Amino acid sequence: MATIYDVAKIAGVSPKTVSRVLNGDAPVGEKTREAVEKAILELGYVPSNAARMMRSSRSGLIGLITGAISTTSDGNDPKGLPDLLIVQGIQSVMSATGMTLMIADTGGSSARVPELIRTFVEHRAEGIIYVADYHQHVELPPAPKGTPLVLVNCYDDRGTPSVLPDDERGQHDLVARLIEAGHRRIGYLTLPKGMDATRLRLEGYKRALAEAGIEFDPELISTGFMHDKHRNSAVLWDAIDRVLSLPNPPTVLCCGNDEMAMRAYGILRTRGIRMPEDISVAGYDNYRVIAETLFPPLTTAELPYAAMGARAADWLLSLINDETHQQTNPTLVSGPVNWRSSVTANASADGKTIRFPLSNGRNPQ
Amino acid sequence: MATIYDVAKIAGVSPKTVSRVLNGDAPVGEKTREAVEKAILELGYVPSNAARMMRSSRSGLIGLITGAISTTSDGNDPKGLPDLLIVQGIQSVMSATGMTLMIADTGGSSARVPELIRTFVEHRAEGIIYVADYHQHVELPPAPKGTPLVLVNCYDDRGTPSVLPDDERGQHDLVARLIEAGHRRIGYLTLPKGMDATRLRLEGYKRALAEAGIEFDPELISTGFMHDKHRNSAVLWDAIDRVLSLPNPPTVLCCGNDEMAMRAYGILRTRGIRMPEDISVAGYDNYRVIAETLFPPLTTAELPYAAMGARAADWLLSLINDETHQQTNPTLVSGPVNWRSSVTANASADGKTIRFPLSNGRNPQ
DNA sequence: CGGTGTCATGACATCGGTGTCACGATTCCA
DNA sequence: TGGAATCGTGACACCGATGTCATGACACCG
Repeated sequence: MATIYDVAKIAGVSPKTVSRVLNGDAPVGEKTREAVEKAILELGYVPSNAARMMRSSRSGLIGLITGAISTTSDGNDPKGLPDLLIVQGIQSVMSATGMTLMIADTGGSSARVPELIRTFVEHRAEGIIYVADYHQHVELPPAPKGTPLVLVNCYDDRGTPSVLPDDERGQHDLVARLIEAGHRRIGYLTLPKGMDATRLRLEGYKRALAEAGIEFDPELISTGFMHDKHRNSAVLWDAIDRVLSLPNPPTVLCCGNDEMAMRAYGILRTRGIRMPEDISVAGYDNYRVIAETLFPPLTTAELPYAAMGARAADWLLSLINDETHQQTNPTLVSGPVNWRSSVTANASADGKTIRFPLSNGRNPQ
Repeated sequence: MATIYDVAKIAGVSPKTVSRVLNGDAPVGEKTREAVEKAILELGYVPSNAARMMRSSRSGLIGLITGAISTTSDGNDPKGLPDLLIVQGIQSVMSATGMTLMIADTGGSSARVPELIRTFVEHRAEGIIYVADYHQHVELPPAPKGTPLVLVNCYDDRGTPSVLPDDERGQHDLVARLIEAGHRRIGYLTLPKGMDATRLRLEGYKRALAEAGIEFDPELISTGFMHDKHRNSAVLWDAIDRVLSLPNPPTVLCCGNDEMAMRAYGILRTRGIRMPEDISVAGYDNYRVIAETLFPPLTTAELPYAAMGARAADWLLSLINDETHQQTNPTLVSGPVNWRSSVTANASADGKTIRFPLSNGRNPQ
């Protein structure tokens, strides 16, 4: 591969002058510049980043660690693919600043993280971003001092900069919209207990009720999702059965995520219940392949993954450039409610109670 | 950041000896080794890849160009996220060989590709992989000579190494299984005309029929997908309506992909048609979030994305190491049929024709 | 006991750029 | 018109590793 010396020789100038043409850091004569540019084209010369980096000690690299790519393979993960939107958000900010993103995947095992961090440090990455596949607490190996680190979709106990979705507000806003649309009895099929998202969203749900002066009824809450994939179907069936059997059943079912809402569609339909005429359904995530493709399209709170990624990237860049860009930690990012036709615009405003036909078979499969 | 000289000074040896400890390329005395290792730990020394690379001219980097991450944002893409499984397949092979993957995203515009290739060349990537978001023809800028290139999910006219899904065989195998299960009238709602996948799969469909001695009936074929997202719903509704209105309607509907199948579920249900009792449905892709979550779970041909990625990575590595690893070009990768309960195991073996109840409203929304 | 080979180690050059400094040639302004 | 500032350029050292070669200390063999 051609070097700057080859170019210099052909153009009849010194290597340093070629460097100046490349970087424009000092004036160069018109004719000299042309000769150099011609030589560069002729040789197909591309400067070596490694050599440049040694001298200037700026690598232009950002390391990104994620399990997002690989966690999809065995599907034991409650969210699945959409967290890749975080990567997209990061990417768009980074490429605008000319930084290059090195993406490393944990392959599903967090044990590989130290090794990946080491690789990044070997490449002298100027900053590292760690993306978790769902909102959670993490404990990363001691930060490589000197290299700023930002966590996305997760947080630790050391006060590492962290960007999180505002689950409380997201659920609150969604429920508030449902109340606005006339719903008073709002069923909530939650994600597994113990997840941060579950707790926060339930708080948001309660706050929205409280603000509207509606009393919280624990009967309307049920866990609709298990980590054990194969039991999900039965768990959700049972959860739906329970809330619909209430003497005063809900007029809308909030599901913990869009995937669960998709399952709920199937279950409700096999029971002959129409949406949204008999009951409204709402999701969470705005997982577009699902939310927009389901019939009827799904009303859902958006998990602002792309925005979270962009925020994290901005934050990291300001840390690298040592700007005292004040950020609260963690930084909460909220998203809009996407209103679609799975929720009636004006539900049982008259307060009449709908009785659901219940089928006999417990498990439709 | 500490250098090899700092380590050498502390350990009381020459830098070269430290290098030997790091690389184990020459014998080092026991006590010397210990002293060096202690110094390395003490300083938290990590060797600089850039410096190492300059001497050895082996970067250990592989460049990966994809639109997979960003094309999801505006959703104008027929496949969506699953092509990320290709990245996962590549990743798993690469990390096993100690290569580091640099992933760059086109941000949806192929105009950025030359720029990204340049970045990889600057980093002296030892090979480049280009991943397309769906099976298609591409025309990349002239290959950076000296750097091997492998295309995945796409091909060009220059005979660049290319790994493609075997769409013909996938659809053939699926249809053959349907025939085996007793189906004779097989409706096929295709992806948009003009796509390679559409043409190849139709060939596979015909071949399976021919092998079973079933006559091809063009009435059973209809385009069910538009690139224009907002018209998809109507197009599919109409396509389904057409085939179901045939005097001798199909007993199973093959959909061009799983997303279309998901739409079909909604449409069929609003018309009061049960699956799989009244009609069976099959998809393509094995997009697991959809195929496994739908009720009933969807029978679908697998698009072997992860395997394609792995094959491409293997091929690239053999090109880099200059092995004369003979490969046919393009390399076709096929995947299994995933049999789930959306298809009846033994359909209308008696040959009786089912009449479908047709609703009046054209568009359910 | 001298010659040869192996072991353990260091001195030094080198990879391909860029930072620093120096220097001649212009241009500018008092 | 002379001194200062600016322009255009090159010589040289340096970034942090590793390849090459040299060297001294032993061990081994005939």
